[in-house]
Amino acid sequence: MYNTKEIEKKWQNFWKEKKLFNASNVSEQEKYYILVEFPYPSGSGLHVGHVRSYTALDAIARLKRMKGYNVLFPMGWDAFGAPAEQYAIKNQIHPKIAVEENIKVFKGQLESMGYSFDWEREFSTTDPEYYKWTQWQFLKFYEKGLAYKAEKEINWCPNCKTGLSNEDAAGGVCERCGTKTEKKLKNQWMLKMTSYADRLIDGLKETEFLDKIKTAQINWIGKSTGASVNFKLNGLEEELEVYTTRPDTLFGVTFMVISPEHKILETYKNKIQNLAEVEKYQTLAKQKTEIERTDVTKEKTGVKLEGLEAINPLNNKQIPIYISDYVLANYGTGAIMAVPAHDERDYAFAKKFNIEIIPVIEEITGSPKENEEKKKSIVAVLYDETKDKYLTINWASLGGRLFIGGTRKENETIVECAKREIKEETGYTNIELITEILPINHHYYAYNKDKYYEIDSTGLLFKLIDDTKIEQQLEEDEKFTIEWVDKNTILKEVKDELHIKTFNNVLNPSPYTGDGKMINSEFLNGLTNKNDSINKMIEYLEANKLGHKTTNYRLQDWIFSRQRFWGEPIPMIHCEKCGWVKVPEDELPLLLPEVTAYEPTETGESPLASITEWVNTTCPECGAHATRETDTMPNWAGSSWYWLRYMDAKNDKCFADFDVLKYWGMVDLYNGGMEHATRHLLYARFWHQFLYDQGLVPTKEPFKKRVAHGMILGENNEKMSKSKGNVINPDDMVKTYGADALRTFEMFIGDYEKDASWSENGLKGCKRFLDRIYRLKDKLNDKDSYTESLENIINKTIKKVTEDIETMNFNTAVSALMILTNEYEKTETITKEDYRTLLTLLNPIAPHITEELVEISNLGTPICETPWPTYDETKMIDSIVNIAVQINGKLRGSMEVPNNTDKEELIRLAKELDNVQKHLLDKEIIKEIVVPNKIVNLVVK
RNA sequence: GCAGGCGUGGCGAAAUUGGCAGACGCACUAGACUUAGGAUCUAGCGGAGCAAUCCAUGGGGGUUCAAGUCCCUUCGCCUGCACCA
Repeated sequence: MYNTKEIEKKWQNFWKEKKLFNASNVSEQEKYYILVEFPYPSGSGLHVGHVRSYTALDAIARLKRMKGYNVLFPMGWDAFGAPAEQYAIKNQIHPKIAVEENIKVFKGQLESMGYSFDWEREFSTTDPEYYKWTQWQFLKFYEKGLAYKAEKEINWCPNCKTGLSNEDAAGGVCERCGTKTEKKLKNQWMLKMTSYADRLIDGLKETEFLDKIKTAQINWIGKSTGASVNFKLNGLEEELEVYTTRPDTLFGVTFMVISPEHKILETYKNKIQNLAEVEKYQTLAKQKTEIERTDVTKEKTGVKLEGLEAINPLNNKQIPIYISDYVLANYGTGAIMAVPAHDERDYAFAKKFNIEIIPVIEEITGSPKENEEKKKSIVAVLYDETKDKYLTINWASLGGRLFIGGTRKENETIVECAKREIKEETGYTNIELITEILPINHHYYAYNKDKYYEIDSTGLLFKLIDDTKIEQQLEEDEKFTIEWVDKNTILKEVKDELHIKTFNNVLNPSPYTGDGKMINSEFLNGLTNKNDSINKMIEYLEANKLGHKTTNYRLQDWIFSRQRFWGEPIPMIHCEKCGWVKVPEDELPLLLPEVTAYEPTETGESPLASITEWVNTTCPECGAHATRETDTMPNWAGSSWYWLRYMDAKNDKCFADFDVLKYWGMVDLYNGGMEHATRHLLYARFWHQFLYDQGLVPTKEPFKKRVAHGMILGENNEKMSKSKGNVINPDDMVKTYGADALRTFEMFIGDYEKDASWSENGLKGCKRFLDRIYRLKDKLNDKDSYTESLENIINKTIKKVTEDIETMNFNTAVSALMILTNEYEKTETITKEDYRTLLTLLNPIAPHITEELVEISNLGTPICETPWPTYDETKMIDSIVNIAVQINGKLRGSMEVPNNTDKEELIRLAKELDNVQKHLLDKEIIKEIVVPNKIVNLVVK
């Protein structure tokens, strides 16, 4: 019917020659900056996933241009990094050449899709003219003290033989090859990202990122507020500093835990009596991978330090210190105060090592009243293992089924009290204590005494050893029967809040981490609000110089060194005399040397280290012999400012002219994968905020709106991969069905943000749709304006498609165009204007075929040079509307009436319908509901 | 465990935000044109029923004249973070 290949080539050349998509840096028009993450030009070429996001943003770019915006929609290459280096090693060619080849292929594929990129601004991060400025910006970080060299335990990938940032080694696995990472002490360049932690959180307010992206960033930064508290070491000057978010529980501290790497272990080596055991544990901890160490499900391990003890600064009690790998060296101070009563991990550790548990917060049940009488009491659960039943006392109508309860007498311990109550009320004497759980603060009203009570109730679980029984000693008002029942009966019949809660707690003892009433805590006792308790404790700590309020972050500084060849050389020189010295700015770019071997070395040094003629240099300060830094920058460096370069890509005086940066401002719409939500997006924002602080860029935040596309899965619903053999090559699809069909299908495939499965039949369907549009040209008549009967739907479709593309609901935009096409097909003949509008609306999604049809049908100027159609609301009003008629909410009929028929008339007409009359027989209408132009609902009895 | 999201035909999905559930497309069925069909056109297509009608948006409950949409509860799936003190 028509040759897609020829048509596509023809129009791609047309756009190119006319330079239609080149943005201007000087314009009266309003600007709109659309950015899609630039690809890594890998050897395997374009993926159908790229097609989805590029087409989506291309559609928006084309629409915005037709709406009169000065649109910047650039494209470039993120080409430094390991894959190019691997490829170069394997094929023994320079990575630069491999990258050039790949870019050529990739660019050809993008051009074959007809994207409206501004190719005049194209660059690669590997171009010396580009990485000159990446290096220059690094020097700015260094000048401001935000780039520093530090000896640090880093994540080391033994397979890639390079260090990784925390972001690249999330979960203890190398992001690139999946190898478990190790810890390695290395001297690294670091960027002080932590000093921007708060700004990175606050700045999100100025953006319109998707909520899930904002949340992911906030989680990654992991800000928490709490207190730093100093614990004295018994008999020593030094204090052990801990970070806690729960200073309110300080009176409940019964031990401390430090990480196996903590420095006091080295400092007080000679004080530790069980050093051998401690060192053995340290070695074990080091050997574990990050994954093994942070496995939440594994049992707690640790060693008690003999010879070192800490002192709780609040009550001067001596408490033991343990080392355990559940305390991380790199968070907080690497040491914690442990409150087993109110922390899951400390609780598990205390249970395992049999450490005292002191409750300081009581859960509150019931509702507190004024003038309550206070009591201490117990609730005891007695379990008979042989019968698998629990002892209850049944008060029947006097209070239902309960466990044994009672009030504690003066000088009686909790356990004594419980045993006494069991004996008195039931007669059983041969019992054994299993568990005692944390107390509950319970409030209730006693009818028999007409009094409100506040009780501190401790729950206990006992096991029956044998049936030995003495006679019950009951008081006169104790009229109940004792009954052994199973668990289900209890869950069904025990209604009292305190008793059922106690039952659940004794069966499943756990720390209490919620809000409650403070106990055992001197000046905090009685407080019931967590924040009040925390604030009061911090006041106390600060007044007594025992600690202070502080903030902590999960985010750490950015490890910026990589031991690789294919990256930007870090422009620093080390001089024996002057220390670290910057490469002078006029010597930038500091080029990568020409070498023959790119393999990473076994020593953990970058391949650059072996190129002595490059490494050896003179100190720019004193002229003495000096050596260059041989590590290179991470892959993320080049992508941390590339959107700025697009604005002024050919500038050789600075990275971008300030006035140009001001004109383009923030990126209006930025699309990329969800996998970059916490890495690229955090690095880029940090970098940009730094440049803003230096007065180098005019906006606080780089990106206004960030959206993320869903993945295109294989036809079998699995992620496309070579090994699964479900990879779809876009080139093949373009060859068979044409670029327009592929573009249309990927827009129609489903919700843009959700994953979608590939379907070649679906693609065929879209090709059919385009063919049907093609055939419409044979229905053209010679009239100019819209066909009257189509005016309504045309205007509606213009509105729908415009809104849908702008809000990225591409699937419904395509669907609306299909509906319009169906209408055209049902109409005898269509006008040029009818046809032109349909083609224009489809043009952002299928640009080639629509332009071709405009030309061969003589519809006038090419679409890309004419404005976007507007709609007329008055033409969208339906003269006749369909009204649904319901009786009691069930559909019983429908009717066609003129628009805006009044309520009374609608009810009258509704009642005339045959089926309605049938349902009204012998019924009384009690209510008539009318929603004009929509529905009539008659409520009958 | 915490946070965010999702659950609608055989499949991908719509639903003007509380107003006729399943638009549009795929697959399928029947028919037409045809030497032929991976072309095109016509009709059908959630389930049950001859029908009137009834049942259906993961399950249960509620609010309402009216619920896919709002509230409570429960189950299942996906994503991110995860011994972060």
